[in-house]
Amino acid sequence: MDRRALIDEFRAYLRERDLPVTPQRLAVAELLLLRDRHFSAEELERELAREGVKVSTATVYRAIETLVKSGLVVERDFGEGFRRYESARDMPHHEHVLCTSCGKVVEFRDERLERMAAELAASKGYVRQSHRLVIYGLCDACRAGRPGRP
Amino acid sequence: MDRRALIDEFRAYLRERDLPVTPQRLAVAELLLLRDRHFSAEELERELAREGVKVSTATVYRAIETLVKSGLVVERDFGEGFRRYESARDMPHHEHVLCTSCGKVVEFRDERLERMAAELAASKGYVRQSHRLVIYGLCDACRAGRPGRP
DNA sequence: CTCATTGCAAAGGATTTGCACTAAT
DNA sequence: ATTAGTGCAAATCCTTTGCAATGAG
Repeated sequence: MDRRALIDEFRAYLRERDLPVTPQRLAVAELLLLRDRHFSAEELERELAREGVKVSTATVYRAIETLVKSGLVVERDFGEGFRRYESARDMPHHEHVLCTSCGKVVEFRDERLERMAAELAASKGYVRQSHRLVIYGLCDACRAGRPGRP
Repeated sequence: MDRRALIDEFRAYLRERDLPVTPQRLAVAELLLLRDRHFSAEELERELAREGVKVSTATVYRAIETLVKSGLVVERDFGEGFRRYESARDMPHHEHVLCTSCGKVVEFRDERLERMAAELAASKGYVRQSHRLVIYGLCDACRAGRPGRP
């Protein structure tokens, strides 16, 4: 699927409910939907500033909120003290591995885990709604002594 | 192992480094070490107030910090927007199931998961340092319509 | 006595909100 | 024109910190 189509989906989402398609919203959407990264609000703002797009902090947060409501972006909390956001794409549910040195994130899906989570919850008297696994470790690059940013 | 012994361990920890054994520290330690709960700082403060123990917010946080440093208490972040603390006890590493309605937490250990986490990390080029699985769901009580606090 | 702790209030970091102003439709 | 979005600053929430007063050893 062409990534660009995601931007169109977002435009469609906005039009459907008569919400203005503003350059700020599109700028945030492009970063989140076209790049394979897990951005924090602050990273988004910094990246936009670097690209010469002027967007206030409040607007970044509001754009994120709209994107999350549209279902095109999902929120993540890796316990870093702030949240990250990534494209929802087509991948159903997946887990994350986070480098504790450079913050690089990779994702993967594991069917066994899906089943185990539901079973484990049930065995404790809970009905599973969702789950989240984050594996913390050191990535290749950081172990080799040439850390990069995520 | 007698739970009370944990309090003595904490006293010993403090004495060893010539730190004052204050009633505030002991009060926080008793809640964290003698009860099977995952307290937030705010819950600790509220519970202490209810028991008539007067402890300021700052002191609660500082007592927690000391307990974590002693190794007797561990910090948890379930992505709720605040942290929780629980006794480190003897249980090695374990996972959590959190009720999204009442906040009740139950824990369990699963060997398969321990192995899987290391393998999964390795397959992505990471060396696992730790991991964390939180399963979100509804507990028995909440499903039955009689929610309780954790 | 001496030094670390305590309480209070101010400071911080991430995120949200109120409001006058600007822009999309 | 309308109505929602935007920027800015103030406000929140959780947690930390500065500092004078207090208490443990």
